[in-house]
Formats: sequence, C-alpha cells, structure tokens
Amino acid sequence: MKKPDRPEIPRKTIYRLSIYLRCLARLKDNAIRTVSSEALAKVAGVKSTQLRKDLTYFGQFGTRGLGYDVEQLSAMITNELGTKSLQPVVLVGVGNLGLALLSYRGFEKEGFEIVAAFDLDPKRRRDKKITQPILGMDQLADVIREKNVKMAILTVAVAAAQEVTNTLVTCGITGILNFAPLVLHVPEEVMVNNVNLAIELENLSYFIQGG
Amino acid sequence: MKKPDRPEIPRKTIYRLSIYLRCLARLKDNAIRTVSSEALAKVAGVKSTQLRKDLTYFGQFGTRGLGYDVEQLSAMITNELGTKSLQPVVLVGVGNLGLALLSYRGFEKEGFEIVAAFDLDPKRRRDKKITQPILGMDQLADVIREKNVKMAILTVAVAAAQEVTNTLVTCGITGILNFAPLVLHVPEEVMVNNVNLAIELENLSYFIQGG
DNA sequence: CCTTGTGAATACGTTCACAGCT
DNA sequence: AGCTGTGAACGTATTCACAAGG
Repeated sequence: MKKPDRPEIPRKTIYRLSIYLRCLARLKDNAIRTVSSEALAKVAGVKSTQLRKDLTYFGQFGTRGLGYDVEQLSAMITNELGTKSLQPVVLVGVGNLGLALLSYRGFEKEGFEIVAAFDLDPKRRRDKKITQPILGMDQLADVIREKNVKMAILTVAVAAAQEVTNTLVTCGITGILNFAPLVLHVPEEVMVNNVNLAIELENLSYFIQGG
Repeated sequence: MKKPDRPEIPRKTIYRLSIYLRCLARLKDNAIRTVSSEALAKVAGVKSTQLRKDLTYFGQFGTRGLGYDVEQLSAMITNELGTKSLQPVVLVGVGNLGLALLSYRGFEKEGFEIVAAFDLDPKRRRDKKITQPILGMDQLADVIREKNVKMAILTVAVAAAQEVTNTLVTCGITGILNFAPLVLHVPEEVMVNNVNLAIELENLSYFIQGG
C-alpha cells in the first residue's frame, strides 16, 4: 500500500513540516500575512534552502520576489500532515508519566484526543484528577474497535512493554509512541516512534563535556 | 574545544551507543557473558554491520569467531558516554509534565540526579509529593553555581521558554533538554535536545495513514 | 567455520549556485 | 531587484563484500 505518484518524501522533511506549521501559527497570531523562506527558516532553526527544498516535495506555494502566504502555506501543511480532523489515541500504562500525559493539554490543540487510558490496575489510587476514563486491559480491544483507534501512547514499565505492544498490534494499532526504554519488535506495517528521556540526557551529557 | 585525535564520531552513533548499553544491561541481567554482533544488533533493532561499524570508532573489542564480552563492552560504552559519575541536573517549569519528570525514577538509574526544580510560582499547590525542592527563579543562579550544574530540563510554557533559556545560558548551562514546542535560539556552544510530543504523534499519524 | 573489522560502494540528506518569475 | 524553485555538487551515514583472525 505505497503511495506511488509522489516521489517518496523523506522522514525528516515530514518532521520539519510539523515545525514549520508551529512557526506559521505564531506568525498568524502576530497578524503577519506573508513570509520569506529566509525569515521562516530563521525561526524554525533551519537554512532557507532546506525549507524551500522541503516544500517542493508538495508543489509550489510561493511567489517569487515576495515569499509565502502564511495562511495558505499553513493550510497546505495541515492538509499534508492529515491533522485536520481530531484523531483518537489510547494511552496504556497509567503511572507517573502516563498520568502527566493524560493531563497534558498540548495534544488536543494539535488534533489528537486521548479517548481512554488503560492499566493493569485501573483502580489503583492516583493523586491526580483527569478527565479520561482509566480502564482495565480487558477492555482495550473493544475501545480500539469501537472508536476506530489507530495510535497508542505506551507508558508501561519495560518488563510489560513488549507484551502490551503485541496486544496493541493484534487489536489493530498501527502507530505507537513508545516511552518505555527498550526497542519494540513489531510487524513491518506498524510504526514506532521512541521517546527515551534518559537517552536524550545521556546524549546531551556526552556532547557538552567535550565529547 | 574540539576533540582532535578521534575521527569525529557521528551523532547517531552516540545515540545508538546508549541503546546498545541498555541492551547489554539486559543481557547481563540474564547472565549472558558473550554476544555476537548479530544477536546484539537484533535486540537493538539495527543491522549487525552497523553495530560493528559504530564500535570501530572506539577501537576493537570483539573476538573473531566468538563475539563480544558483554561486561567489557558495557564498560567501554559507559566509559565513552561519560555516565559513570552521577550528574546534577535542574528542572525548570513545574507544571504537569515537570512534576511527572520529577517523580520519574528512570533518570537516577542512568546516572542523572535532578537536584532542584524551579518555577515562577514555587508555592503553587501541587497534588503530588516529590522529593526535590521547588524553588523560585531567583535562586536558579545560585544553585547552578553551587552544585556545578551543566544541564537543564525545560518544561515551561512556550511563552516563557526563550526567556528562561536565556537565563539558563547566562547561568552557565550548556545542555538543555527542551519540552517546550518551539525552536530555542542559543549560542553555538550550548546544545539543545528537543522532545516534542505533539510532533511525534503528528509524525506517526502521517506515516500510518498511507502518507 | 564462525564472527569481527573495514575499505569501497551505495543511498540519503543538505547545501550550493543559479535559472526563472514577479 | 528580490525571492522562489531546482538540478548539480557535496557531505554524511549505511550497507556491502570480503579480508583477517580465532
């Protein structure tokens, strides 16, 4: 099920598109209607040629001698990223980090809704009020099917991560945002994005002390 | 202040070293003493040639026909990453995410200690018990100097992020783990690692629905 | 025979240089 | 004149193919 007509867009380009989108949103807030690749690239932290190259994967959107229409470019990227409609997500593993993400307001704003959280012990005492229901793992399959969920946030302990992942895949999840510090093994059609906080720190630490 | 003698190790290699280290730790737990590049690469989710190439940047550690000594390789990587000694870190911005990270036990295990947290309103009511002190921004400079802190975790709101960053840089911080969804502008000698949760989800979303 | 270590080949991503609009 | 759009050049990272060692 590959997209044949388009010349295979690099992962990194897609990633940067998300960044551009956020920069454009801030320009809009400041009532700026037009922006040059030079200016936008500056705030996005990339070179202007890179920005332009990134955009050419999707067509031509600028006016030579003038720049880009903020509103229009913003709409194009939103459309390409497919974040127009609210997308349902489940979260599995309601520990410290899971709880924090459940109360994190940053997701909805970007078009994602955590429709439910799951935990081995859903009744466990948690000292924080959240709006989403915390359900037992036995209800996972039903919710995923009913709400047509495709993505999951995984915040369980390392020991449980691979097993839970297998369950998620069986239930039809095809995208996993994994916070557990291990490499998940999944079928080819499933995509995993890892966020490993300890590694990020370790990485910083290496480079700042004269690697 | 560049390292001259070594042939410039790729960023991605350093990143993978952290992954190998975690895989080796699990092998050690299972009392496995020797591992082939093939086997280790498998659990680390990379190709065996890549693993071997990564290691050659640091020397020769394997025995042909046999593989690598788990303990020895583990020690080598730990040594290279410089995570032998406990490193002090400060956290700025004690909101939902900040609180969660303060109670996250994963850092210490990897050699990092959050020595203090800072917030504009340190006395604000927080429904969670944590062990680290929450201090006002006015004490930031003192703590950083006293404890010789070089790294900071930034979990403040977007609106405050750049200003807080400037302060951190002034205080001598040279490594920032940034959770605020914007591109921070810092002097060249300061390194920023970004963790943007909304972007990770957006990215997944793009690729799973037949990008 | 098995597995490492590595130069060479390849693939990929970025930057340059400049042609082409407005 | 100013800024976009893009093929070509460059640099970097990955993979191959195989020589070398236990």
